[in-house]
Amino acid sequence: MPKPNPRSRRGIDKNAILDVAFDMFAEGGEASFSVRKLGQTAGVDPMTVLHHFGSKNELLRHIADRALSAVKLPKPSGDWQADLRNVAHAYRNLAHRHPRLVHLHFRFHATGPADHASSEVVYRAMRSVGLRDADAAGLGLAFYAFILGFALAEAEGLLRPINEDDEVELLALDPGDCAATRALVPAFKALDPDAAFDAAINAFISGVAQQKSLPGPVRSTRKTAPAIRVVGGARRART
Amino acid sequence: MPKPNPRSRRGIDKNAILDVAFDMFAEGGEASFSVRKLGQTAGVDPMTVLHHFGSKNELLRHIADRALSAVKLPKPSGDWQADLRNVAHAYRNLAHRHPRLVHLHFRFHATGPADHASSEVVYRAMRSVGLRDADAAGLGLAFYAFILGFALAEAEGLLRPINEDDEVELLALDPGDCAATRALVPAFKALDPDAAFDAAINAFISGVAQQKSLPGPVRSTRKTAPAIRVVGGARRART
DNA sequence: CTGTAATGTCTACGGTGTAGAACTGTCAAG
DNA sequence: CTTGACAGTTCTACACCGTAGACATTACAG
Repeated sequence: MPKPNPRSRRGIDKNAILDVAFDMFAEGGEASFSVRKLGQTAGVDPMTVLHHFGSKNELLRHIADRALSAVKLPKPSGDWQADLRNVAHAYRNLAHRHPRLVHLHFRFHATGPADHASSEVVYRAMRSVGLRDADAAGLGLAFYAFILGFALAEAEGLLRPINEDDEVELLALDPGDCAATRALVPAFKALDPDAAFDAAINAFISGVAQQKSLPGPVRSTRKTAPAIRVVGGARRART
Repeated sequence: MPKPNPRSRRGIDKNAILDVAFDMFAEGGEASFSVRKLGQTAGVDPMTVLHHFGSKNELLRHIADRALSAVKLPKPSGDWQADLRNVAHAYRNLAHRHPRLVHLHFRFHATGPADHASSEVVYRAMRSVGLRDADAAGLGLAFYAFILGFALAEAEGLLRPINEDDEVELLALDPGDCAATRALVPAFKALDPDAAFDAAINAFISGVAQQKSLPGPVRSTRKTAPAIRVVGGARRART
């Protein structure tokens, strides 16, 4: 084995640095994270950090990996709907434990299906519904996008119950144009994110269950927008 | 009216600066965006930019606002499912036009329902299904979270068809443990993001349609994680 | 002991956001 | 016209950032 002892020749432990980095990022988020501060609180020269991790970006990738490796995806059971629910809750619990890391998961674990080899459960679930392969793949990936999106929106505050100020702002809307919005104000005040998540996941899953009964490819007729292409980005360095 | 002419005393147009800023951000993304570069290409001192917009963060908010104001949400029709689909496509088209802005939408337009006063259509749709108000509010917000999540994941590359390298990587997985993943490799190669989006939105919507038939509050029995609380963040400065 | 390669440190460079002082032009009041 | 007052604009400076490149130190193979 190449690395029996993580502690290196000169006594500096790469894992210890990563620990500190993880805590620092989880605590203060990306804004207050810097290689220099990390070096300071870890008692290490900033350049030592970069020597071990290559670049700040790669360090962030390691942080995201560490968080992600903590989520234990369930083994496929007989009940594909329960499987999907478990996966969803596993990721959302991760986001709840470390809200500031959700951005990183989007950045580093959305680079392609190769990173989702761990999501066999999801794909197996989709296939067991009886979908055509194209739909199974698309819905499986969309499932991940939805979960991550919910988690990120939640971390950004979208599902926080509104406060007094928001309430008066909403109630000041035109009763004619915004009747539904105004009617939901009490619901917004008492919003339960857990219930919203459960309801949304349930809706998606039961919608998928219905999907199988659709006979052919049900493509919408709208003109499709050009595929998103972003060249640069912070993709994972492949090997 | 306080601002008949946007051009200021000394001939510098705030809107013109915002135009350049928007283009610069839409082109190069957050990484290559800086107040100094903006000043340079706009022919203006960087501090002038900050004088007009207060801070870089507020400038970014204006950029996001400009993009968002370009999406025309449809008026409520009789068909709530079509309404939801139209909203979804409106936002995704926006994301396709300006992929690098999706991050900003998450940051600045997920601060609370007050920013979603424009989403009367969605709330009206949810209520017309016959859901209880709590579910209508939660599912409405979740709908937005899902759309944004899909758009962001798409912008980050999650729905890009896999290439040769990814293919061999996936096919190298254990056929026993990852049968479904391997079976879907051809589907991943030919992935159609438009179809995936349509299928996912359709699933969600038809799931919502089914939700009304559920009698009582269907809460899962899992222990609920503590609510996400992130203190700092880049929320919108409330007046 | 003598390379040699890995590990850690130092310095320096070009970049960032923005606070605070200084300058400049415009307009209303005297 | 003169004189403030003041908003708009610019300059300077500060503290911070990521990291390239040279250097110092160490551990081990030969």
